[in-house]
Amino acid sequence: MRFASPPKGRFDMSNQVTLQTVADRVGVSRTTVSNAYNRPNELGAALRERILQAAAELGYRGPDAAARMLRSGHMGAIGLLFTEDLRFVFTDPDTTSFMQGVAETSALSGTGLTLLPAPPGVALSGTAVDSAAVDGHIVFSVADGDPALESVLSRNQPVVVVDEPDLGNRASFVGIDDRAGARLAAQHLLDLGHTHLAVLLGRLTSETRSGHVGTDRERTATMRIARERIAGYRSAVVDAGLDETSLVLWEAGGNDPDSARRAAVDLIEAHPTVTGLLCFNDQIAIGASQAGQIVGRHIPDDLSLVGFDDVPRALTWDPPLTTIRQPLVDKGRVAADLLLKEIHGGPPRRAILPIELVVRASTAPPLARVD
Amino acid sequence: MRFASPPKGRFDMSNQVTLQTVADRVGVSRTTVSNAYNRPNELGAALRERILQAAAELGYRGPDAAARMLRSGHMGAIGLLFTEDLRFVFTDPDTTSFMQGVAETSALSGTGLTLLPAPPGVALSGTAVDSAAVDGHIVFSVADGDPALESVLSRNQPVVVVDEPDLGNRASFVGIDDRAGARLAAQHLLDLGHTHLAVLLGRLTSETRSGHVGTDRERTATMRIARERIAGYRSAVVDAGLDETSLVLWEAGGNDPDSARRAAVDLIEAHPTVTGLLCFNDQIAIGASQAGQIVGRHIPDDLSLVGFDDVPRALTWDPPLTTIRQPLVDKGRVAADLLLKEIHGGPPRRAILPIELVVRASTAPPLARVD
DNA sequence: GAAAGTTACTGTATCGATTCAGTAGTTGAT
DNA sequence: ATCAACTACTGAATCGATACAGTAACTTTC
Repeated sequence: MRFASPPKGRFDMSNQVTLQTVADRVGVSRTTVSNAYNRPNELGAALRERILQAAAELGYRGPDAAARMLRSGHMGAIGLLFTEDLRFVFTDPDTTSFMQGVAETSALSGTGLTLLPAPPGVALSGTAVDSAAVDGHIVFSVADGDPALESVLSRNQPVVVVDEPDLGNRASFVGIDDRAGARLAAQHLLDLGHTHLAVLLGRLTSETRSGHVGTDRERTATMRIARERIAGYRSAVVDAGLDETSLVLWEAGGNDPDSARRAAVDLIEAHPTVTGLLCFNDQIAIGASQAGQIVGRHIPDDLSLVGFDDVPRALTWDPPLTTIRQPLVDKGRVAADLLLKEIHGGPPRRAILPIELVVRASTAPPLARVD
Repeated sequence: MRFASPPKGRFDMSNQVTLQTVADRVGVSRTTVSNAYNRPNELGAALRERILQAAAELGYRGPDAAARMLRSGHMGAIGLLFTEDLRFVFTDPDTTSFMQGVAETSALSGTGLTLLPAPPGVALSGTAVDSAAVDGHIVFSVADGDPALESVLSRNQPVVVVDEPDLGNRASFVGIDDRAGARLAAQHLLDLGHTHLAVLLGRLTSETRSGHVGTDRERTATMRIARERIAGYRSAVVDAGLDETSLVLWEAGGNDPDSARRAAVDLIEAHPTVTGLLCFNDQIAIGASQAGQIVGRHIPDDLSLVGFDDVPRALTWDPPLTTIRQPLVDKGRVAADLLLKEIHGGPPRRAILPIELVVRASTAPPLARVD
């Protein structure tokens, strides 16, 4: 839905009350009225009171946001760039947890939060992404070289990238050591005695695609985290003396349980000897555990599952998921905090948050049933 | 976290590229460059191309958002006012579903979405609520007379209120017939033969408070929906020939399952004869069903539960919840749509969305067990 | 072939507020 | 008593872009 006619705009300027109106009424200069709002200690308390009083009587609603922005150059809001479908932002538990942290921090500082959806394949020009009135951006988990990211970067404002891509010193960064986390997950399964592992990924690129991931497909991966985690899983496998090629890579085509369930069914049928499944995140693991039910594999006796993230549901799921915990809400807090600090003149920074293996009931030694 | 120093602002004006810079480079007027961006068909294709080319070379990033706003008077964004804790926005399934609809619609029109958190008791002045650069507001389920709502209303911009309060013709409105919905829920339990009913509410006011709701407390309710639903529940009870005072009203102090669980335990203990519990929404019903487990009441045999909303989890919960379905995502879509239309000059409107009783497994005749 | 309309631009006024360099008038130090 | 340093306020310049009224050249219409 694009509108042919422009919005109504400011053009019923009849009784527009401005700083000047108030100034005239009180008999002071426009600047003094401005100061009454923005620098309360630069004028007498009595006069200030008088000005605020007059403003209230005239129905003046405070300095015009657009004019202030134009003159002062700051917008009082930060932008949040997502390249996933916006539905995802309010559905995916990882994202919502992250958003909680961001929202909390930005609310504390009185900063507005502007959502900038930029699903791939939709033109950017003229949309909010292009022309949002923000002081800086948080970029949430975006593929390498995404045009929306480039657009954001070209505004020469502070940018904090979360998780991916890693822009080096072109932008601040908040993330975890994904490789180490993945390694931890794989190591756990290896320690339990598993020798046939598979990785169930969400996506390697921003296009949806599912099925076995061969060397060619793997090479095309534009999602940094996927690459890092694969490297981590693999390093554990190799260090355990197993054949690198024995690690099956499979793509679900999405980070939702439904995609994962479907993909996991295929994966299990294609590789029935696999006893340990390394899931890209908990949503995927949840899907995989549903798949287990469908194909008659009991979790964890016939199939061990390791998730990633430790979303709230990982604990209440049946069985509770073994997973790699990362502090998602903190990630949001830190991202917003870094951005706010940078907007106020601080330097770009990198923050790497801690991770931790949480062992629950979705993993067990292979073929543990002796009944 | 408030910052002492103002944001850096625009004051490294060294190599600021503006419309004029581009105009000078190409040798046309500033207006023509502006037209190249905003009215592509008002100038020759060749010249337009030349202008865009020059802009790219100079690193011009398109018309400045603040300046455009000031001049044109429209902001290209809508504000979303919440008086709940912002965490709620990303946690509560009703809210996230609603947000999906809003996000979808606003993305389609290229409009930005600015989140305006205004938890009660926090000063508004100077925050995003006060000075957000938006063309209009969606107000999501707010108590009567909330100061943030007044602040939004005083801006004389289009406002769409969702669910509550009902401002009559002071603002557009999107909601459902809450009274009818509640009546439907109660009628269902009465039809099953229940004679001892209770209502478990989330909140009657923006303050948190839990426990039995007496006449005095009921009179103070500032949440319209709570009042309407109580009226609906009660009308069914009265029409069934039961004593109006036999309908127990109980407040959970929050719309989350945890609050509801705690409150439901108390409620059941205080009123052990109650066999049918009318829950303000599905989250509350989920909490109540957990409470049932705690106090040893089987759902639905010992206690019937009716939810409200039909969130996704209502279907997958054990037992699946009988509930009143309302189209939450649609509500978001409609709200955004009405607002956008009103911003573009349309009239205020009222939209009442359909509801429906969905019977699942959380309700049964009372004392059905004959074993 | 003259009037009317169209196309492709230009120039100026303006949006509302903030910044910053002043200016009286007042206080403080020596 | 004098110079410097504050205090409380003023005025002009400015932020970058868009609206709107023009203008010249070119096309259409009867």
